[in-house]
Amino acid sequence: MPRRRSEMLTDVELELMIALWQIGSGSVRDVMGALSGETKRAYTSVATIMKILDDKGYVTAARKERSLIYTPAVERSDYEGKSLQNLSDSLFGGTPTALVARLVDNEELTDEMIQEIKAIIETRIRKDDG
Amino acid sequence: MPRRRSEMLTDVELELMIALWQIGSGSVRDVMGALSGETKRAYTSVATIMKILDDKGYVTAARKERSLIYTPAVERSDYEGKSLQNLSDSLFGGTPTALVARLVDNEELTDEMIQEIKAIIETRIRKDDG
DNA sequence: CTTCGTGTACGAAGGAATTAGTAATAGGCT
DNA sequence: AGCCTATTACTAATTCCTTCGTACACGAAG
Repeated sequence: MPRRRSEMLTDVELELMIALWQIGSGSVRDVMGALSGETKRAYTSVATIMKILDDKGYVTAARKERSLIYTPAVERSDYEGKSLQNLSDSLFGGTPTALVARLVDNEELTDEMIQEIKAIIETRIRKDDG
Repeated sequence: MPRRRSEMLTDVELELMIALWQIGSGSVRDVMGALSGETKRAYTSVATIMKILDDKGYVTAARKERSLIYTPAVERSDYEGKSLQNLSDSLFGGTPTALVARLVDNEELTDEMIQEIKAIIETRIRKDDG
């Protein structure tokens, strides 16, 4: 039996989407130029992935002169939320609290980070009240 | 050029690992029995994935009479942390605070959940002080 | 001892992922 | 017109993922 394409982005797809989100929109060459440092990929490799992203509905392509200009069809914040939802569902029983519990369980977190996280929560609570 | 196997679990692999973590350890048949409801998979499919999990180092196999008894070689909490790290690195610039910010930005979260999350943070802060 | 059941091992099938070369197309320049 | 360049489209190669069937081993039961 086959296997259907995941609605989530693969690692490479995500990398290109991040580059595209950063520049707003652009050609294959623009996206390639916006890739973060260490990654080396042939022009045609990037073009292939951009086409796949188009097929998956993550970007739209519009012709401008000779080139295709790609534009995100999904906002980064939406995808971030979707990723969290996905992780929460698959590994934390769908409860964000379990996810946060594991997150703050991490020994690597500094006191400042914890305080920052606390501040974020409190801001949200105040927003709800107001 | 090829593509190297990810150190993260695929969806199906994760599903079986969750079943195994739940029962502690068991045979292919035991794991298959511990799968959550709707998933139907042939015995040999489960056996194949268990073997892959063995290859990847996520489980160990010990022969008991005729069967192989699989036991997790990675604790669930460790994998949960690793998954969060992975998501944080790939999509949130490696900063857990950005991740939490997006999480609590979700409109679906109830007030109780937010309060619960706040309580988790505060418990962690008290633990640091003590 | 032959048959049956249970289990592992092997491998095939088919789509996805990743990489990248090559062909085709079209504009610009001389 | 003919050539250079840039870009997209197509295709190939390779590995992974997922599914599961078939072959083989071996103990138990008749």
